[in-house]
Amino acid sequence: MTASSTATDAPVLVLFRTDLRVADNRALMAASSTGKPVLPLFVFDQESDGTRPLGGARRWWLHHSLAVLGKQLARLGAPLLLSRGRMEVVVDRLISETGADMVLWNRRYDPTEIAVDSRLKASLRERNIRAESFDGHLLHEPSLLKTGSGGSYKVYSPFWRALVTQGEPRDPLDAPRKLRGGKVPASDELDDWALLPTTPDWAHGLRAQWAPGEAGAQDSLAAFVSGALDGYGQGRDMPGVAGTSRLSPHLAHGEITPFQILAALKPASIDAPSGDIEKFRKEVGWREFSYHLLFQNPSLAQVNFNRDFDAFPWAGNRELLSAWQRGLTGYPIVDAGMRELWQTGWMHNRVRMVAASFLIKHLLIDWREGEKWFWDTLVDADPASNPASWQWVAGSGADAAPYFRIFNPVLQGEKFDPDGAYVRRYVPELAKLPAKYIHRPWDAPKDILSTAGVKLGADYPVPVIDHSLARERALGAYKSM
DNA sequence: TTTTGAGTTGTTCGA
DNA sequence: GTCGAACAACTCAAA
Repeated sequence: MTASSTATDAPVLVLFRTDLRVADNRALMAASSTGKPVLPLFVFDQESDGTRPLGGARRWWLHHSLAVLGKQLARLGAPLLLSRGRMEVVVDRLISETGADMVLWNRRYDPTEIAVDSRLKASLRERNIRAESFDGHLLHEPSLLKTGSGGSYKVYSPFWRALVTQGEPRDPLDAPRKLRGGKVPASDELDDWALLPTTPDWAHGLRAQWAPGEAGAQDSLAAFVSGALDGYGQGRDMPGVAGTSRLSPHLAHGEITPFQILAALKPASIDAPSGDIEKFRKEVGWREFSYHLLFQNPSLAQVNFNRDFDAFPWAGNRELLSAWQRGLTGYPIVDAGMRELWQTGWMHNRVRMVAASFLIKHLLIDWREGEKWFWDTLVDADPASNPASWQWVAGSGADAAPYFRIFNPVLQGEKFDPDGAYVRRYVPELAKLPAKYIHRPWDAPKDILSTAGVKLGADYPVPVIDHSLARERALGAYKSM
C-alpha cells in the first residue's frame, strides 16, 4: 500500500477476463456502489499453470472487444487498465501501485481458471484485502446443481429440468450510469499485445462478419429476437439462411450474459411461437450442460468421457486431416463448412456436426485433432462447449450420439441446404452446378460438369473416401472396441 | 434397493 | 416414393 491512501479513498480493482461488458456486470456494479474509486483491469493471463493459450480467432476477437470496452469504460469515467502476466502477479503489482484494498470479479468456470481465482481469493483475504466474486457467465453454479442422490448430471434432459426447476433466472442489471475513476497507473498498449494477425492478415473475412463488443452483442440479440427466432426450430438447421442467433462469440467473451438473453425471450414481450422460444432456451441450456460436464471432468478436451473409447482404433492420417482442415475432402457440405470456418471464424451448427462426424467416422481421425483445430479457428471457441460437442459426436461423450449414427454428407446437404445456397457461397468452384448435383458432383454427367466449368480432380477434388466404404469401416471400428 | 422410463440433432433396408 | 423397423444394449435419474 502507498502511504497516501486512506481506507475510504483506496480504490477497488475490478478484474475483467471473460466478461467484456458493462451491463449485467455484477462485479462492476458492486464496485461502483461502494463509492470508492473504481479501477477496471483486464488481465491477459496466458501463463498460469494449465492455461490453454487462446486460439488465433479468439485473439483477433479479444483485441477488438477490448478496444470497445476501453472506450465504454472511459466514457463512464474509469478507463480500462491492460496488463499481461500471471493473474496473481498482476493483481499484486496493481495493489501495491494503487493502494487498492478491494478486488472484485465475475467468476470463470474453466477448472484451470477456477483454481487460479480460488488461489487469488485466498491469498488476498489472507492479507485483509476484500475479495468477492459474482455470477453472470452461467445461469447455474456447476458446484451446486446436483442430482437427487448428490451426483452431477450426465444426461441433458434431467439436467435441463433441474435447471428450470431452480426457478426464473435473476433479472439482468443495467450498466452503471457513471463510475468514479481513480488515479490511473500505467497501462499496457493494446497494440503491443500483437493479438491481430499481420503476416498474413487473414482476418478480412472476420471483419466483414462480426462486430465484437457489447453493442454488437446486443444488436445480434435484438435482430434475432425480432427475426429468426420465429421459425427457429426449423431455420436453425439451414446453413444457407440466417436462422441462428450468432450470439456464440459474444457469449464466449462475456459481452452478453445468459441472463440478458433469457430476459429478452420472455414470451409476453415477443411474438415468436413458444415452441421456437423453448427450443432456443434449451440451446442456452446446452452451454450450461457443457460447463456442468467440464466442472466434473477438467480434462474434457483431452480424456474420453467414456474411457471405453481409449481403445478406439484411430487411423490418424496427416494428409487427410489437412484435406479436412482446408475444405478439400470432395464432399461439398463438409468443405463449405470448413471454409466458412477458415474465412469467418464460425461454422453453422448443423454443418459442425456433419464436418465433425466426417473427420471422426469417415476419416477415423481422433476427435481431439478436430477439437484443437476448432479451438484455434473459432471466434466462439469455448472451453466447455467445444470439447463436449466433439465428444458428443464421437460417441465418447455424455449422452452421446449412438455409434451407428454416421452422417451421410450427401443426404445432410440435400436435406438442409436443398438449393445449395450454402455450398455455392463457400465452394465457389461448384457455384454453377444445378441443385440436383451440388452435393454430389461426382454423379453429374460430363456435359453438366463442363457447362458448370467444373473439372473434378482439377478444380474440385474427387471424394477422399467413398461414403459406403467409410461407413462400413467406421461401424467395424466401433464394434471392435 | 429395486424398478422403471427415458435418452438432441441419423441412415439404411426392405416391404 | 413412403414408411417403419433395425441398428444395441446401457446408463442415468428418479420414484
